[in-house]
Amino acid sequence: MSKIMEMLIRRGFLWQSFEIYGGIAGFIDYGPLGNGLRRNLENLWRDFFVINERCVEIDSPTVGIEEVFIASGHVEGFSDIAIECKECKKVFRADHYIKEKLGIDVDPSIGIVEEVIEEFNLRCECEGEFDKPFHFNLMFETKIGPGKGKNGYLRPETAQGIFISFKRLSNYFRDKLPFGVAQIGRAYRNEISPRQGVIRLREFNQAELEYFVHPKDKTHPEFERYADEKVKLVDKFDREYLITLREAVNRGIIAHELLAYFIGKTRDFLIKAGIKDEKLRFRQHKDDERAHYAVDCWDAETLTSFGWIEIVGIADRGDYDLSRHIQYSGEDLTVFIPYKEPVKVRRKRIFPNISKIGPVFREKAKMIVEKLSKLENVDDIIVDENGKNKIEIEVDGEKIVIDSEFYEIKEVEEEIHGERVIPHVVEPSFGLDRITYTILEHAFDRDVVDGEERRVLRLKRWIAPVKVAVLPLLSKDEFERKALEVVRILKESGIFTEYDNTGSIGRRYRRYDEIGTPFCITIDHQTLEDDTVTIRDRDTTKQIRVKISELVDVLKKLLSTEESIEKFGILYS
RNA sequence: GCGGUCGUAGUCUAGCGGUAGGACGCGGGCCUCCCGAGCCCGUUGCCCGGGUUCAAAUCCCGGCGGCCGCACCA
Repeated sequence: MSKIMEMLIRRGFLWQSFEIYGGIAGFIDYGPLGNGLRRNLENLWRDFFVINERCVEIDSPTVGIEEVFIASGHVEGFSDIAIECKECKKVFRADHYIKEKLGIDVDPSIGIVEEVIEEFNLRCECEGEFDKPFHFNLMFETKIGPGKGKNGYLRPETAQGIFISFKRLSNYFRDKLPFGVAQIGRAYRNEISPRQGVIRLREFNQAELEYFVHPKDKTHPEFERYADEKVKLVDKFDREYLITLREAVNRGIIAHELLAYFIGKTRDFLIKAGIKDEKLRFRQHKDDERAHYAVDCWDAETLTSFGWIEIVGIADRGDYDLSRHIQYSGEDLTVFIPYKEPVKVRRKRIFPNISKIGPVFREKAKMIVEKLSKLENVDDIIVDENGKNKIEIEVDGEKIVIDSEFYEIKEVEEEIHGERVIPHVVEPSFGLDRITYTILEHAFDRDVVDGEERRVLRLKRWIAPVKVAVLPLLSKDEFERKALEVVRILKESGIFTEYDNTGSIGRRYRRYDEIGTPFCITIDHQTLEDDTVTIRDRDTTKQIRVKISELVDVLKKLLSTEESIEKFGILYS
């Protein structure tokens, strides 16, 4: 186990779940420190991607009904039958392989695939035999309700909860694009074989933003903020660049300004969270790597002891999701976009003559009138026969020819005020667990002080789970009483504070260095004389002395910045 | 899922058929000390289940977990 993992477990950042029953891969518990850190990270994310955008946050169930994932494509995308060669261990998608080798379409079910393999004596490319076909569906299945119940799945991404509620959300924004909807929550993927502990989990935390835009306007009003930032990019042909986002857009490396904007903002966010710029890059998905819904996708990747790992995916999902939900639910999930000026259009329209249609077509009359009124491109539909116009329409699967006596064609001038569009969505999707882990790894540092190793977590101050430790220099009553007084003052002011009176002072400093606590307050002999304490800085180990009455103020300023303590008092010792 | 390898206190590690040892940590005490000081006392362990054996942490089988490689990661 790596030094950092050993520390994270021992000090209570995280550990494997279900340990006392032997544990299972792909699940972790966040301990007191890890949970605090992740909460802080989530709040920074809200600040960036909700508060400072035209965005809101919602919360939807982690269990979804089957219909949702049929529409989203996850059921299909997940229910593949796989076959594995006994010899070379290659795994194929059974239906694809059979189609390719035998040219037959098969329903992908285990029984049928097994039959086909047997009947045609289907072999692997290496001549090896196939093992029994197996099913793999990366969604966790469940039943909703008693008895047979209704099929459900644990969500593989939080995004669907947003698409499902699109109508209400669009309404909330008074149907005006662009707008974004965020969700922070758990998602689940029943990975075949999760490895790398924290990196590939079966239950994980996502922060996703679905940013809905007009399909023809993939810009962002604040693009200028990031346009001149130089960013490390790797495109889908593995070409590397260190260029500004503006240039990347102009040269067509990044498809449009909106993706570039979110790449810039994501980078800003990650660096603020403590990820090292030199260990961060953005990589474009190759054509065969993109998810079924994505048009273009860029991942933020960080360099860790596991190599480059994907921590954020920024995808242009186009109108895939909304279109699919329109198709499967029958709901209208479009947005009406008014033109600046209404457009006048002359066109031919059909006016059904209801009083004639009624008596002839009886119960079908209503449907016929409706159909006729809706017909566009009048000229295309008309069947000409001996100089007489007729229209052929279909009602309940029955073809009906309508003679010209039942309608009139008039040329009319219409005003068109706008159009209905299916918005496109650009999705920055953050893997919070991986980001949390990367922050910890990038912050982990080892010093050698007087031949002793000092382990220190150089977290940004604002993200540290324990902000301040109050330490009486000696474990004597008067020191401890004073220390507890200071603890109470700090806690009442909302600063996360711990008290520690055990062991030598040096040992205690090390303890708090290890978990990344930015400041230690020491109660010493002088405190008892003049009500001052020392503040020790984690990164420099330097100390200043301040009055207890000013302590909260100074600490709040220090904690909200990365400023040197020397600005707030004279260096001591 | 396949192959290799490993699993001993909170952590790291010794033992590899015959009473499970150490270091650090942690708790208490002495010391009263500004960067893992010292001393004393205490605390905590053979991943789980079967088998072989008089006797298993040790050998064998299976499971679970870690790591590495292959595959998978929509």
